[in-house]
Amino acid sequence: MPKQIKPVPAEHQPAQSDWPLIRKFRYVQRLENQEIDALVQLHQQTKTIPKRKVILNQGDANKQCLIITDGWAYRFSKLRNGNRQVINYYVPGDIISPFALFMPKANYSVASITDLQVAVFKPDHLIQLFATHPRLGLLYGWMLGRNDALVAEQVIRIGRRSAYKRTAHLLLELYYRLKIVGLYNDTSFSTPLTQDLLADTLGLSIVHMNRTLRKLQADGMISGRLNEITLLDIDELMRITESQPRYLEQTQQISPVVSQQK
Amino acid sequence: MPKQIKPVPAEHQPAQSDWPLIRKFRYVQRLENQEIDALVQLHQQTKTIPKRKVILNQGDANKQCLIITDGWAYRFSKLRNGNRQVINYYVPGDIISPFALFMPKANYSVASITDLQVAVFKPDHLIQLFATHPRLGLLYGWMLGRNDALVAEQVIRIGRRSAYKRTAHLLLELYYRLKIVGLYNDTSFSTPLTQDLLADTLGLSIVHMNRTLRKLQADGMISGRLNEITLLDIDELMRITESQPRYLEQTQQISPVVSQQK
DNA sequence: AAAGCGTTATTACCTATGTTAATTCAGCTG
DNA sequence: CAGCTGAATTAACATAGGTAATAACGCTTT
Repeated sequence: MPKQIKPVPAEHQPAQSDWPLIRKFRYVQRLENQEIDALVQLHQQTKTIPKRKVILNQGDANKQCLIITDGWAYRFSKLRNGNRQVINYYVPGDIISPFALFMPKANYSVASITDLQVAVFKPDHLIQLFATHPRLGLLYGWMLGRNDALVAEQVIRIGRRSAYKRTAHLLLELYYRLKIVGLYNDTSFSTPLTQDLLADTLGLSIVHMNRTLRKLQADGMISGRLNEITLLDIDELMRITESQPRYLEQTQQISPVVSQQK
Repeated sequence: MPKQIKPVPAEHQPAQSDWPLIRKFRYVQRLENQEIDALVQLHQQTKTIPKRKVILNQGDANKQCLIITDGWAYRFSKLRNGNRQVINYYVPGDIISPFALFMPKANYSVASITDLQVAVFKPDHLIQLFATHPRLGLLYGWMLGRNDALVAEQVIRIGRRSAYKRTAHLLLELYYRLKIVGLYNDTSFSTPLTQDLLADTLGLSIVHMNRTLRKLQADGMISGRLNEITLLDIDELMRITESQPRYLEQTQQISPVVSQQK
């Protein structure tokens, strides 16, 4: 087991209902105890996956959903010439194969970066879950919408931003995502990323990735290595990248609509 | 798995059941008459939107869903320096704001390209629709999954492909998407795209966009203008871009799971 | 503590794509 | 059918970012 990322509130013990997915949902929505119980159910069956392992291949049957409870993974595509493009990362609280219930096959590959702690559930389980707890269906929909925004943001990043801004923008995003599930420490956070992987995420060569990180460092924007990086000037980073992490939050009322359900 | 038979008189075929959205769903799933009726309901209220108009602004309340029945639109983000990045296109059969039920605000802007014919429905309508016709809920989920794949594909395109391949790849994708809803003609199809818009989609300058299209033409890959373009060598285009349009189809059985619903 | 290996760093050189700016083309509209 | 106007095209030049090669770091393992 690699070093464990430390959960934020050191004082409160990881209760049984403290799974990162639940934390994420609670960040946007107050949950009833029954709902929390139902979500805890989803975490029934757990499993460990070693690092640097391909979990899912493009085209594989989508027969289970995995909730990451510890560790990082990424979704990617590999081209013939060996190039790899990372589509998105999965951090604790994220679900791998969220569309498994609807789509028979995986469209892209997924691999672990670190050793992974995951909860496994059958896609079918969702049908019954949503039938019993309609609000969880809506939250699931919210999660899908948020994922959509994350990928859309990735498009904008690599489509119309310079290497410098791409990098700054992604680092900010990761910071906020980890913050939401409690995996941060003031303005720093740890990642298992390498410059190589980052380069394949941002569509850059590894050499230029390195140049860019060095530049961010020289400009006093960041410090430390990727495994424990500190954002030195968040305001400036947000200004540079024109980002409000709005797409991560969307915190408003998701509930009202629900009342019609009965 | 025995699925419930709907005792619907055979002669009862919904009047106007040829909406592109329905065509798209039928492409992957056989639908019962009742389901088709329910989908036709969604098209009750229609509306026209003029071309080149911003329909939705980043941050606007997501208070309605629009099904495009005719015309094209696109989702985009505009950066401070004036750069625009197109995230995806909407063609007939696509839904604008598919996450409206789950997310209070639009994360990105949407604008019409052509005059638009749309059907408007309230997001809440979906709750009741899915409750009555669970399979439509699954189809909706399938649609979201497909959209996810489309955006993921866009990431790969602009992240790790040359201008030439990006362009070829996008043209192929559009061809297949239009084919599914019946808007094609042998190997040619018409689009309202300009080189300017394409450039902002593929993350290229307009000059290079032009160079690239000219090159594709010189290579005998395409002919005609964007408003009526012909793919001259689809096999070769697919080889070059390493694409199987798998992510557009995923045609297998979506129904089995449904039987547990009651 | 030396060996081994994945990762980071750095240098020198190269090219795909961007920028600016001007010209031509095509479809309207009056 | 002349005159607009948005779109496509082209040329000349500039640069962000890619490639190749090598070195240095920092771990884990023996």
